Amino acid sequence: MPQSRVTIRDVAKHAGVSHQTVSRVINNSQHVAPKTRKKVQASIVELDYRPNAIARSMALGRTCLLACLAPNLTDFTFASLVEGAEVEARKHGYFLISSSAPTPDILQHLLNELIDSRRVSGLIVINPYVDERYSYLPENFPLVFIGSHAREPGISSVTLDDELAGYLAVQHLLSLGHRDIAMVTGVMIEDCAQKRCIGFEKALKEAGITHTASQVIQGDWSATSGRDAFMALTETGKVPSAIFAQNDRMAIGVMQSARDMGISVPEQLSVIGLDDLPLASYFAPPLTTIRQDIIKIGSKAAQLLIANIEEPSHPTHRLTINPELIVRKSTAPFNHQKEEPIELSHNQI
Amino acid sequence: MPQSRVTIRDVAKHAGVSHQTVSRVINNSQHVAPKTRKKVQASIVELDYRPNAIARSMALGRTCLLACLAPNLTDFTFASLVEGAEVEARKHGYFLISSSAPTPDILQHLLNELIDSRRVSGLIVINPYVDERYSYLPENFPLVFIGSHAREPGISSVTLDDELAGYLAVQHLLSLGHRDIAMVTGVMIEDCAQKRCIGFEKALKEAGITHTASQVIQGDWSATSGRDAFMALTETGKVPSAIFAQNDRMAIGVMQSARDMGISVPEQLSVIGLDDLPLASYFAPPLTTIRQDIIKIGSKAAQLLIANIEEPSHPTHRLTINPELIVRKSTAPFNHQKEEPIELSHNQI
DNA sequence: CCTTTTAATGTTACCGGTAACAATATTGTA
DNA sequence: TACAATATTGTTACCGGTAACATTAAAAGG
Repeated sequence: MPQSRVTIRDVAKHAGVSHQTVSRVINNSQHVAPKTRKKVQASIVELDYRPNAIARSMALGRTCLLACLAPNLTDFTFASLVEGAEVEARKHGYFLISSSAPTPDILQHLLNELIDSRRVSGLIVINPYVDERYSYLPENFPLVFIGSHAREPGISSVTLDDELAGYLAVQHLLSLGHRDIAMVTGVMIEDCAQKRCIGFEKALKEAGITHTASQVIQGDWSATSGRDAFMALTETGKVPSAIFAQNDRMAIGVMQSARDMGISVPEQLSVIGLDDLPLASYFAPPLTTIRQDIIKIGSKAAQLLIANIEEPSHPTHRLTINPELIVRKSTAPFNHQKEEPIELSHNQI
Repeated sequence: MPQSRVTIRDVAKHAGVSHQTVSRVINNSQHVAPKTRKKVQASIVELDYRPNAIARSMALGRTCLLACLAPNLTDFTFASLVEGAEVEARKHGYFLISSSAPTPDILQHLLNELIDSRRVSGLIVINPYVDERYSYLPENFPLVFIGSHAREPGISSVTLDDELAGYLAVQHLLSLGHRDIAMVTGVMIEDCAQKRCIGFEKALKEAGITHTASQVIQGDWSATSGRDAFMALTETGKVPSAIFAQNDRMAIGVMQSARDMGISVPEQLSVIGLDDLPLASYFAPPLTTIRQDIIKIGSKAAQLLIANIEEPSHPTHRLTINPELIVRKSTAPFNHQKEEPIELSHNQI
């Protein structure tokens, strides 16, 4: 029944007014007599009229559509950013297209497609600089970055305070008496990985610890890379007493690898991650981690974007969201008696 | 620079042809002389012209936009469905709006908003019948369900073969010698939970086992509910030798709860889940589970939807995707002396 | 070589809204 | 009461494409 092909002119005819008057009623214009308004509203209800959003976009030149581009949509962090942005967008009457851009080519293509075709009126890009993801950035187009701050002027951005996050993680380990602390990093071309390293180093430096490069191993955010990193670490012969993994997935990989080698967490090895995945407390042992409020980051990004769309002179912002330490069971005070080298040659599982 | 406000008429003027000829070139119409085409294409490049998608939608009455409504966008299953649908959609030149509809009110509102405003030309609804989510369903509007088959005629749907999934899970436990098998269900108003129960019962029945109602405990898909379910089970005094949890999260909750009670998995208790979360192999022990190809489900849904949009007479389909057993370490042969951990005989591996 | 057919291009209207301005009705003031 | 000021409503054009039809140019046939 409501196969609503009713247009504004049908309503006008039905109410005995001009289509423009109907438009005024829809848009709550002041210049409509109360009597007329009632009449038109009655017709709208009777005919079950709904304004056509496309026609509206066309006339106004605004689409009330945003897009969010992420490397993928399934990683918990990306999915949460999208959800945060989506919920916020809807509060303001916008919808959100989400699109996965796993490669620079695809990202570039999507940027062109979405912007040049004027399909969306604003864009959120997650992890914008990975792989030099694009060569061409539109000018004067509302754009917000998540995950790293814009090098270009005029682009707002929202990130976790990654430096602080790294700092807090290491500080927690230091406070437990650990001195021999290793780190598994994310992909180092990403700003957030670099910032987390800076925080790591800053905390160690403040504690008067000079760490050697061998204690920093590069991962790729995956649990597998956490496993590999820990195995590489043990092959060097000197196993640290604590490890900061730059995300939870890698931390979990480290824990599994340690378990396989018969190294017990946290008695012999403290592990701290970053993210606070929903299941973080269900691993064995429950994972100590640095929590980031991902929903908030996505939501703030959408806010900034919409402000920029609706008021182009809106000043650009670079927000950082504060991390929070969540202590569970994968970290423990440094145990001096275990200072003897750990026997690794046999699988003790 | 490419602040592309160039229209089809600008290109026409520049090339010395009518705007309609430009339109023909854009749309690869046959009726354009090669010489003219070249000329127009040159103008398009020179002026950096890009067709306005909104105007196109307006003229054609098609938007090349789909929407996918899910209870949330962060759960791995939902996020993967969205990604599957999104990637498929883009292959066909469509974009995908994803929106979270946690409550029936919001879902109803979104349905109205998206459909009546003709913003999207098709809709995917995930878990459509939860909470009697809506009262009003549009007629003749391209719609595809994921998670349960449509009761209404003319609506295509894609689901996991949930009955088979439940059956396979139980069959695996039976094949290991377990006879005392409990189940933790999802939210029972959801079709998939009901179907999984049917598979569970069918497998038991075929094995000649009559299970008592106490062995089935209702959860809500969350890890916490898995914990609670297992504690409830132990309070009854008779702990089963194996548990089928209708999703991985609950299985993980069960495993943690068992560990807390000193019941070892899989020696004293076998646990099998369903989904195959990306981190399933990183729990302790790595989780045996029934895998569903979620990306494929999302992708198929988008395929069906687009087919239905582009050819309204397209027949409706009800696809079921096959589950797959993934054996890891959380299930083991039934051990008749529960006291001692099972000794893996060499000939068995 | 002229007519017929077909290919190529142009003209006009339309999709369903909104904006700008014009026209009319109402109110207030001299 | 007349006239200006203001409130209300209507008319027309426009956003940027596409569709249908008209027109013109080129190719084919007698």
